[in-house]
Amino acid sequence: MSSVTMKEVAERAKVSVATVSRVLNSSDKVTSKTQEKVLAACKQLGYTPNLQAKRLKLGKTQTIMAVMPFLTLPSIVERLRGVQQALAPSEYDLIPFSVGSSEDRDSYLASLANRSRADGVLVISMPITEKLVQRFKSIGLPLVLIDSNHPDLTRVIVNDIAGGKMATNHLIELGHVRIGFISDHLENPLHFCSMLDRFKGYRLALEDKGIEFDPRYQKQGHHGREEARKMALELLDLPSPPTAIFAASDTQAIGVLDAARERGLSIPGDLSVIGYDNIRDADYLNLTTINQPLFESGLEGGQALLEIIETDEQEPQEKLLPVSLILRGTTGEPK
Amino acid sequence: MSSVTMKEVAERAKVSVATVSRVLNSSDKVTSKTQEKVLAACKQLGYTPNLQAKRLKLGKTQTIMAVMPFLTLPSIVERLRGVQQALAPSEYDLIPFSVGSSEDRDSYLASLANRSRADGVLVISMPITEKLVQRFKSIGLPLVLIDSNHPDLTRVIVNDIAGGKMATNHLIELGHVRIGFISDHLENPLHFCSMLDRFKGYRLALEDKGIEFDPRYQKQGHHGREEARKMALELLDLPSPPTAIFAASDTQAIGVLDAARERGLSIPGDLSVIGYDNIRDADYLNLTTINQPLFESGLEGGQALLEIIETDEQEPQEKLLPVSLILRGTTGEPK
DNA sequence: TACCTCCATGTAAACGTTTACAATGTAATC
DNA sequence: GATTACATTGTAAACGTTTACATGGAGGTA
Repeated sequence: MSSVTMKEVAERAKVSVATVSRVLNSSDKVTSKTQEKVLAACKQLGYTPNLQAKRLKLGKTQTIMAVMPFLTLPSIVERLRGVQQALAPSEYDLIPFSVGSSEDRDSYLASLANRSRADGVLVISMPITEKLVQRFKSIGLPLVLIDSNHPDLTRVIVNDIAGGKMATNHLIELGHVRIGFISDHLENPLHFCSMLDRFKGYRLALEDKGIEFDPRYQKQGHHGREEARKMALELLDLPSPPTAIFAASDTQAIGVLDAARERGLSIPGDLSVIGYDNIRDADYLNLTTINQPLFESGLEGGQALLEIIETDEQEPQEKLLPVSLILRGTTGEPK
Repeated sequence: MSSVTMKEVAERAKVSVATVSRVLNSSDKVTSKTQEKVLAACKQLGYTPNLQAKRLKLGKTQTIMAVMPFLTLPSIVERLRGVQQALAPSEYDLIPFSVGSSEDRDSYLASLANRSRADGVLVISMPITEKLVQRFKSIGLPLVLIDSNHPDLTRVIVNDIAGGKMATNHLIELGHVRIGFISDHLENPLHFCSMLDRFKGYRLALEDKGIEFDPRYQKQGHHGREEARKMALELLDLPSPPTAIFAASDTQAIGVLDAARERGLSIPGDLSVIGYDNIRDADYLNLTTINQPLFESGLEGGQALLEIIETDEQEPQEKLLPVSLILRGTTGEPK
């Protein structure tokens, strides 16, 4: 109930409110004697500054908004944790907002484009319309993308081409030549070009090793375990089926494993499978996969945003994070 | 950059700021003609009210803090989603804060016990010290617990006794008589009595069916898959081993499955296993388990908090959510 | 002692709202 | 047409800070 103000502290310490404010903001223009008095009074009264007043006066919200898809995906949660970590030492509050549809996203982002809501905005694993980018630019509200891409904005992304290449190279080095590729639709306006980049990496790796790309070995469809299972079955039922499959996401890799079980294939004896993302379940399933630095992406994105806010930096930066191969039990030499 | 204020809107609409404020807060004391003028001016100037000023004036933060353990646990994330859903239609911002240690928790909660940070606080799946409860009470800051218990606070909990009973009954109905029970230490000050309640439910179910409780069939130890595996081995190596094991958490149930595999037992032929929580992996592993309404717990907790804030309700309420049996493949009739 | 300098502190005006109260205008009653 | 009553609008004071500017006093120099 009790909300003790600066005025009361000032009275108690027999100084003016200005002095109290100066002490609390560690302005140096204050005697150590009065400083002590003030601090003592604060402690006695249990004073805590009113944030709303401070924010109003300073014209800052000390708040950062993070917009992301539903919190159901473990990868999103992990990135969010990184953001939290980045913001923890700062005085900024983090308000995450998960949107369901792209309309939600746009209307919410539009409502954010207003200086009194946030000092900066993070967009995680979501595309953003050109119109909104311009809107943010025009009001000068800092915007940083994590796992999303836009040339005019500071962004933290992963080198998916390198990742796709890494996965494919791993299979080639094991001795595979007939290597299948399964992914979402490559031209998905909602998920950028990460899938496409992984496919590019796959193509590049094949090319480097002089293996001709065979379009019959490539399948794309809706995201999901079940869809992936069907695509994998099509590949496995080819006259000359692949001996290894690179699934562009772990969820899809799990579908591939389902298909292999269905056809009675042993893993990795009859079929090698590699995924992408290193989700939680990949560990239980012993799935070889490509790891993205999820936590770090959040961390770097958060830090970048803080820096932009504090230094008024304008030049957009691209932070490219490395991927790594997580070697587990679903890949091996072909029979 | 441009931050248009009420004053500018007032000038544009040729009215006073008070009138603008009245229009925007849908106070009825205003002519429809002036209302139109004001709304037109707002639209033209792209006015959005300054939240900090509003909050300062109203003495409200329009913010709710949620304190929870690390966001690594999927169950916590799910509850958080429920909270978000509850708060979405309101004008309250949700700031989640995940704490690592119990010192973190206490110091953070203490820093929250200050009217200018939040209008209400949610504590999810964490114990809270008596001292802090009193602190919140004394400053009149609403506090609601989700998956935690305290007689003086409004709380959303699950009927773990019923859950334990349900799991045990399921096994009994299948024909099992020698039913093992594996759990964390039952007297854990960090996790309340949920484990203990599940045990109570187990005892009650046995009693109801006239089966004598055999203490040799009950094991408790540190939480974790590995620990559970060891406890299960001890049970399985008894002269007259149980034909079914109820593990008080899915993680522990997975350890039981490990032990069964190690002893070459078929599931559910030689051993039935039932878990608790219905974690994500339970689906993959085809584990029969008890489901907790995680999302709903967040939803109900959020709604309860909003109601307390808005109606100044003082009487603590206990909301007991039902559990349900998720029938999968690890339980069956004994041989 | 008189003067200047400099530093610590106090005074008061903002920040953008909301709202009690005052003032104005309009319609109704006599 | 004067008076009243009421509905609408305006005026101005808050809310709790920060900070530019004013003030005052101590110490140094001549």
